[in-house]
Amino acid sequence: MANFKRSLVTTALPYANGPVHIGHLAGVYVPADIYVRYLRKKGEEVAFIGGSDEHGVPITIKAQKEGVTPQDIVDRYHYIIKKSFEDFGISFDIYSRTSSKVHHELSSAFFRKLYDKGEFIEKTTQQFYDAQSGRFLADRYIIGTCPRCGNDHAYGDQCEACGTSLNATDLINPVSALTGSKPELKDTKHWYLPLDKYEGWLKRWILEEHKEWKSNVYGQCKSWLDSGLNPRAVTRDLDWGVPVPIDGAEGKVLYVWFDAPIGYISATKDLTPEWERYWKDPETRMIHFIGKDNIVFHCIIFPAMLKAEGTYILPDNVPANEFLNLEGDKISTSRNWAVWLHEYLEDFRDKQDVLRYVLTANAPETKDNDFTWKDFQARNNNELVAIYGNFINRTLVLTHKYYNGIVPEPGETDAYDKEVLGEIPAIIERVEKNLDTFHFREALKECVGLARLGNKYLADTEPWKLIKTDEKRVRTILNICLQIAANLSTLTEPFLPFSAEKLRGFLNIGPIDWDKIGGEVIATGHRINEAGLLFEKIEDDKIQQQIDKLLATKKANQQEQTQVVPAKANISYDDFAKLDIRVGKIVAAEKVVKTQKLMKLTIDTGIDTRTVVSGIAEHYTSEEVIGRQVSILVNLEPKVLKGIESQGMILMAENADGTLSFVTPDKSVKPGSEIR
RNA sequence: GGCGAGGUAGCUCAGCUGGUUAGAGCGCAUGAUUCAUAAUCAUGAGGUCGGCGGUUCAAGCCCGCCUCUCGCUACCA
Repeated sequence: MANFKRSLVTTALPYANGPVHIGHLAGVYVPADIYVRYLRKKGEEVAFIGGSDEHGVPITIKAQKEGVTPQDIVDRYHYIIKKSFEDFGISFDIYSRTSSKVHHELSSAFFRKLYDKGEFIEKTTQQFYDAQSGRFLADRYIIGTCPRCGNDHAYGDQCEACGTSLNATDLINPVSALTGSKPELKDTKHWYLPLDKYEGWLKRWILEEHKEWKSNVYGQCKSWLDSGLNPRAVTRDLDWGVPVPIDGAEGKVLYVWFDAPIGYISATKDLTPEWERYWKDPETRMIHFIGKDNIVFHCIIFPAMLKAEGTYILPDNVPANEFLNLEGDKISTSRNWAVWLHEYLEDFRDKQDVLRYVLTANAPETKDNDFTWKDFQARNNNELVAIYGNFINRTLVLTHKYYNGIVPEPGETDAYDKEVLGEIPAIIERVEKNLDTFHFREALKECVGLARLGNKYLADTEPWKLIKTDEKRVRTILNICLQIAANLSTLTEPFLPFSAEKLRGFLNIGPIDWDKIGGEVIATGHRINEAGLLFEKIEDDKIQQQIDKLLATKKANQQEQTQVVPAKANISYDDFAKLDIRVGKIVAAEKVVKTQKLMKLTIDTGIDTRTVVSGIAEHYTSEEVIGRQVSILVNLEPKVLKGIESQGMILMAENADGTLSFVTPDKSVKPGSEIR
C-alpha cells in the first residue's frame, strides 16, 4: 500500500430497473463511502466512482411491459437512484450512467481494440429469429408450452409455473413475445472472450499474488479457476446497448457484462480529463466495492478484459460483501421485499446516519446478515442515543452549567487522566487498522468505544460532585471530555458524516484533519454553542409503522400469488373420458429415504392395492395420511421414481403458498367409486 | 440427491496463518449514581464453539463422516 500514490474506488453499478435498497447500501455503498471519506480525511488523492448500469435485457422487458422506451425506464430510475445517494451522503465524485455518450464511445473503442488485436473468437450458433420484427430473440422473448408441465406461457429460459429452467429450443410451439409470430432458427455470429487463455495468468495473479483478499472472494475465485474457464460471449442480439462496432454486426450490442465494468472507466473520464492517471498509472490503487453476486465479473472477467486490452491497471483489492436479508427473508426487488432508500429518507428525515450506523454495525462482511426494524431501533436507542449522544450531551451541558460554554483550562493531569488521554490515540490507531483492512463493523465499534470511555470517565471522576469541593479539578475533567468529544467529531466522520457536522456545530469548531486528532484539538477559552441532541430516540410506533408496511407487502405478495392461472385450451369430452379417476384409501405410507418431498403410499383403489409415489412429504407425515380417502388417477402410465414404481397419481389441490391438500369426497365413499 | 453458504453465550455477531482460563454489544440479575434523551458506571450469571471420529505436544480454527438451517437445483405421474 505504501507504494500507491492515489486511490480509485469503484462501486458496483446499480441496475437501473428499480430504486436502491438497504441491501445495496450495506453491501457496497456505505462501506465504500466510509472508506473514501476516510482516505480523503487523511488527505489522500482519491476518485470515488459510481453510476447506473442501464443496458441489458431486463430493462427492455420492463419497458415493453409498460409500453415505454428503455430510455424512459433508465431515466426514471437513474434520477431516483442518483438523488437518493446524494441525500444519503454517498459522496461520489461522479455518479454517471452507461447510456451516456462518453460511455458508448469508450466501451465501443475498448471492444474495437480487442477486436483489432485479435483477442476475440468468432462463433456462429443457432438462435430464434423473429422475421416479422427482424430481430433475434433473447430467450426471455420466446414464449411457448413448457415441455414439463404444459404451461403454455413458459419463457425461453424458464417456466415460471413449474420453475424448470429451459432452453428456448425446448419449448413446444414457441412464439415470439414481440409479435406473436412463429420464430425460426437462424445462424447468428457472436464474439467470445477466450477466458481459458487467461486461466494461468489469473491463477497466478489471484491465487498467489492476492492471498490477502477476503476469504469469500478468494474462495469463489479459486472454485471458478479450479473448475476451468470457458470462452464467454461478449455480444448479444439486442437493440438496446452499445452497438458492436464492426461491419456486419448490425442489430448486435455489447453484452451488458462487458460494457458495465467499462462504465467505471467512462465515469472516470466523465469526471476528469486526467482519467488516465487513475486507470493507467501503476501507482494508482484500484478497489472495487461489490456484492458477492459480482465477484466473478470483477475478479475474473473484467481483469481478463483489462489484461487483454493491455494498458490498464488491475484491481488491488475487491472487498465483496455477502447479502443482507430483511426480517428473515431475502431482499427482492420484484417482490417489493426491501427497505427502499428513497422511502427511508422520506420516513426518517435527517436520520441518514442512523441507517448508516445500523448497516455498518450489522454489515454482512463475512456472512449473510439480517436487518430487522427492532434491531434498528435498539441500535439507535441503546448505542447512538444512550452511549454516543448521551456522552456528548453530558459534556456540553456540564460545560455550559459550570463554565458558560467556555472550554476550561486544564490543570495538572493525574494518572487516570493520562490513561484516558492515552486511550484516544490507541483507539484511533485501531480504527485506522480496521479501516485499512475493510473491517468496517469493528472500526465503528472502536469509535463507539471512545464514547463509552468518555461516559466511564465522567462516571469515575464525578465532576458534578467535585464542583463543590475541587472546582479546579473539574476544569481538567471537562477539558478532557471536550477533547474526547472533538476527537469523536472527526473519528466518526467517515461513518456518520451528518452527525459529525452537527457535533462540530455544537462545539463551534471547523473540520479537523485526520492527522491532527489524537490529542488536544479544541483550545482552552474556546466558546461552544448551545447544546442540542445529537440523536433522538426512536419510539415504538415509528418502528411499528415500518413493520406494518412490510406486513402489507407480504399480504400483497400473497394476493398476487393467488392470481389464478388462466384456463388451458378446451378439450373434447372424449379426452376427458380417457381419465379414470377413483376414490381410494391410503392404507400405508412411508417417506422415501433420501428425498425431501417423496412419500410412498399404498392405496386401496377398490380395484386393487397399489403403490403410488407422491410429492407430499413436506406437507404431511405418514401417520396423518394413513386412512385418508383420496382421489387417484388409476390409468396413468406407471413410472419408476427413486427405484419405486409409482402406479398412478394422487390428485392434490395446490394453494397459493404452495401447500397441498388432498381432494377428498365430503363423505365417506366406497373405494373404487369413479370420479367424473 | 447435487452445488454453495452456514451452525460460537437468551439475541445479533467477532474470533487473523491451530497456541495460555473462548470474546463483544444487546438482553438479564445485583449494586452504584443523578451531570445527562429513565440515559450512565460497576459486578455477575450464561457457552461440552451442531455431533462423532482423526491429525497434532496443542483444534472453535486442519481432515473424514454425520446432522440441522438457508439459497439455488433435482425428484413432485
